[in-house]
Amino acid sequence: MQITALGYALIGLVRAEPRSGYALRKVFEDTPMGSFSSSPGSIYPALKKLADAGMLEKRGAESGRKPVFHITPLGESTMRAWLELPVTSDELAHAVDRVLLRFAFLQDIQDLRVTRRFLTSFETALGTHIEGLEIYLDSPDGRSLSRHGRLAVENGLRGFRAHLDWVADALEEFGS
Amino acid sequence: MQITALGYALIGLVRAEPRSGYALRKVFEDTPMGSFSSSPGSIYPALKKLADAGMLEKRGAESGRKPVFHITPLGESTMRAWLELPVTSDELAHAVDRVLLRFAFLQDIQDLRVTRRFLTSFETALGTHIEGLEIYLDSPDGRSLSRHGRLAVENGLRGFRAHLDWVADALEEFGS
DNA sequence: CCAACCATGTAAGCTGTTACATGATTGA
DNA sequence: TCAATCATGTAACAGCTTACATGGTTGG
Repeated sequence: MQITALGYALIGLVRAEPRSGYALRKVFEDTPMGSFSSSPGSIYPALKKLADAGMLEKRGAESGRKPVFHITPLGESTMRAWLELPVTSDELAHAVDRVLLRFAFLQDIQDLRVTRRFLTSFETALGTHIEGLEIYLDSPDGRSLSRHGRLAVENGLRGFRAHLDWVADALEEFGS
Repeated sequence: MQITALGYALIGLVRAEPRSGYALRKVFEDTPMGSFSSSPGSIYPALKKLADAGMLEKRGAESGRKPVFHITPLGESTMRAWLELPVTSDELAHAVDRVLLRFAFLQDIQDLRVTRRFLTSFETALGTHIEGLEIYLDSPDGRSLSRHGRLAVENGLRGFRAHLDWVADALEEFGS
């Protein structure tokens, strides 16, 4: 089963604390995790799918109490496997927010070495990606860019360099 | 008709220079515009839709020559209207790449005042957005964040600050 | 009492992904 | 000649958006 970014966000939030569908929507509405839509049409079907796949379990529905989702052992191991994936430079180009989502959920893994490994792979991927952009800007294609085009690429470069600075600070904070 | 980011990318590229579907795919494959998929299953249907909507026109197919897409007057005015939209802070949270795409295509508008207006609205939106994140970090919710969570938000903040620095430099370059 | 919010869902429709299919041209 | 690349498409499917639908609770 292919899990989407939204799927991982839901599993991760439920893992940190069992929640109802509505509580999950509120998170996307009220916090900087708002890059995900909080619309019922996305959340409820996604939760149902995760429950059907055995990643989450809806508890409390029988006894009249308000039902909340809990994470299952399968959800736990799936999440863990995802969190341990190294950052690839491909991911940087297409889905940086997924990278940061993964980092945020690393909080639930006690072993700080996992966080350090993650940050190191992030650093490497950023280096590769930044170098690629610099090479492009220096290539015939890059040199023939219009002023706006070049500035747009440079904007991207600055963003990735900001990430790199952040990784350096984070690695320091996690003692590496 | 609702035009997607990919749609605007295609119109903008064809506007700068008439191209075949394959040539457009190559752009997404070989340049930093690669955040768009270059798969045939996305490009060709999108081109057909734009042609059906009267934004693009496929020329040269009859005479055995290799067919290329040209922009139509409707495509032109639609693009122009899109380029003149101010940047909103909502756009920053959900689709920064669209903002940069718009900036890149501003190259085709002679009037530099449009670019300056764009940059100014970008600056304002960034200020609002950054302030919102800072306020969040200082709120009870933000203060109760885990170390990873806070770092993830700070990473976002740094990215937006990098954008802000870039805007300042760009405004200087465009004499404002 | 009425507006706002809590709370959960479904249905239609659009985009994009992956995979398949086809055939021409070019360079080693 | 054979692999790579040019070149264009289609079909099945998954995911998300928008909009609709429903009903309970709470606070002013």
